[in-house]
Amino acid sequence: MSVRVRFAPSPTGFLHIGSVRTALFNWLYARHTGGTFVLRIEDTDAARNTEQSLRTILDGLKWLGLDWDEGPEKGGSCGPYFQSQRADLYRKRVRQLLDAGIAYEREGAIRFKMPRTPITVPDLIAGNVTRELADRELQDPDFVIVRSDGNPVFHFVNVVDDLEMKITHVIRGEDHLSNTPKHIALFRAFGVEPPKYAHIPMILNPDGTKMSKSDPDPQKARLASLQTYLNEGYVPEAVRNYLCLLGWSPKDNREILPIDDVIRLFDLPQILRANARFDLAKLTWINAEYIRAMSLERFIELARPFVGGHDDPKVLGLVKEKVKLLKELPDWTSYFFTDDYPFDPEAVKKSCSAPQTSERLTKLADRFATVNSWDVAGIETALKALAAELGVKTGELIHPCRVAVSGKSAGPSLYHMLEVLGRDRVLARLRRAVDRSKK
RNA sequence: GACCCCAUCGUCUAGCCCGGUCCAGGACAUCGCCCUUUCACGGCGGUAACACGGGUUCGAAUCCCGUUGGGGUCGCCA
Repeated sequence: MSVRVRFAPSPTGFLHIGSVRTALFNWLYARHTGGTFVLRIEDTDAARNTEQSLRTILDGLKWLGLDWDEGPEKGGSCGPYFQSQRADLYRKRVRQLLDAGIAYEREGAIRFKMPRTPITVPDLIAGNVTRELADRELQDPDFVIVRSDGNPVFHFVNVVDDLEMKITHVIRGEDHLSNTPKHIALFRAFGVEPPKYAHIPMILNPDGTKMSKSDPDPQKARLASLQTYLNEGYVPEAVRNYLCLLGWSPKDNREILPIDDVIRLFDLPQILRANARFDLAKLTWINAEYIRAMSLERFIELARPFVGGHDDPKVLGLVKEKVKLLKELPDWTSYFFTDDYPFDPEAVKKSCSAPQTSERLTKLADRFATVNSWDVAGIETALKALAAELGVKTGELIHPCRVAVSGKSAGPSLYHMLEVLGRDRVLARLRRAVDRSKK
């Protein structure tokens, strides 16, 4: 029988990074097995659902390349894929339990008669988990499936949908493990075998606390939302690669690997059972690796939203190897697009404090004016020749020159930078720097 | 409080199922050196872990029990 898995988010607020990882593992398993990845929107909480949030979910999944086979914008034979449109189905299933005497009404709500004997969850990751009842459940293990306002609750609709949508494997966060006996009992009450379960460990904050979008600490709240990574200039293939490594490993010491390799190697039983902490530093490293390795075309495409129209391929090509986050781009490139760039005081102090700086820069400008062809080789030859004539190390010219034309002490190779800047601007900037220093 | 899950360097992990090849391997971070026009990249090297206590065994990171610590669940939230 063909594998059918699903990702079932509720459209309330931002997309949680933990949810994204759950979606990713479902997607990986579907692609690994040649199965079907279903996207179902659990929008039963009308008060909290927003259209905006739905967009965020769909865009987030697309951004990461997690395409779904059935669901919103896709359709499929088990629709509708919004719970808000499946009320009739739920009503029918409630009726079924009521008629069978497995559910009953009390205080306006409909409750499910939970079996009194413990239920074992055969979990593909955690093993067999038998949960004894918590002391508060001891008096009354039954639970509400339809509220007094007539709306069915999560546990119920979740099971009904998984059943109707013929889901074969439920891959979800470990926070659902303790509730799974309820779900299994429901499946059995409907006379069907429950799907296979795989509860994946949680992703925690760097300090080991739970990741929450509503954490009072804004730093942690930001960490929990996928949007943050998009805004900061992480690239989707890096985020996806990093997420794969949280709770799963190719076991061959590779850290960076193509998604096709992950799909091929991925399987449920080898997922780790322990929670993992989110490590921004490692994500950032992976991000830089991906940026360096990607084509210039891809880089420009991803960089565009961050550079405000300044997407000159020559400029971006110069900094591609330097950038860790796309958000840094304006910082690396702004002096290519404006003459009004800031001077880093530290850089000025460090590189331009020699008394001969002005004289040297003037001579450098004069020399550059005579260069025949303004390219890397010509620039380098001219600069080195001047340094030799002056009897100074090339660095004595290079560093002040860099600061003069860019305002910074760090940047691309100087010769390449000057070439892209163009002779006119370089000369103007060198002379302007000299004037500046005289004031 | 009850119940469930988990426990290898600061972090992610390999090894654990099928005890010996592990005085525990890789990566990020960190420190030092090299390369170098800057910053990165790259290269080389260092610091750094089997939570603790009992067993079982000739032998335990690997199996068992307990303790501690972390996480989760016990809603007419999802």
